Amino acid sequence: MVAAFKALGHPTRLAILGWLKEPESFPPQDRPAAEVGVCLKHIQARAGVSQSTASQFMATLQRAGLVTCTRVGQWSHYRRDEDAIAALGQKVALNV
Amino acid sequence: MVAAFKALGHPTRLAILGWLKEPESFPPQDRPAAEVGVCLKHIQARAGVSQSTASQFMATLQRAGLVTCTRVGQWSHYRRDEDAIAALGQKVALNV
DNA sequence: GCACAACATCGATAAATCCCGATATTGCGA
DNA sequence: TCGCAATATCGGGATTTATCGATGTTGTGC
Repeated sequence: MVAAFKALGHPTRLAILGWLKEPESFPPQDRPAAEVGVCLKHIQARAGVSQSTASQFMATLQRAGLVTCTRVGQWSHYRRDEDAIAALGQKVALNV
Repeated sequence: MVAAFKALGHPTRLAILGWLKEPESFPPQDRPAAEVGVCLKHIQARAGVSQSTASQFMATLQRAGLVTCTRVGQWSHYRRDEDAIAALGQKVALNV
């Protein structure tokens, strides 16, 4: 739980999680984003950070359980874990 | 919002917020904790940190809007801001 | 006014985080 | 197999956070 809050306690990571609510707003890709998630390259481009930073941001969000990663060929696609996010919201409202 | 997550992204601060759900579980004080909040000294004692660290923890939680402070005489009492916490939970579940 | 108690703030050091470029890894196509 | 493209990981310098003791501030009681 602390890990999730740490992950959200960064403006860019918080923004990324918000962007992922509209996967279609990213440029098109081989496999549709609504299906497998958004390709790291597109996230990196929108965030305006280096490739390694983008990769680490997503790894942090993933370790926090807020996103999942689907690897297709050479692409890593990231998607919100809506269940985990909703559960976290519940915890904040009820158990924190 | 980022500030709130940063504040929660620390195990001790997160624990304190949880403790404040049961103000009665703290030692008795002049003014009842259920009314004005828990005295800083009691929070400090339970957290096992120095006085200055406890003070800064509560200041961080206060700046994040998660607790309110009621000063009575020489005592600072801290209380959860239930509305703000519930609103944050809503945001996590819906808007993040 | 004085001494003391509770709390806030300051100053400093140790630890963690941020963010990058460089390098390693893996998959794809020629 | 070779080279390239996408991603992950490594190593490090800059910045931020954590935490303390020391000091400042304010209220209380004598």
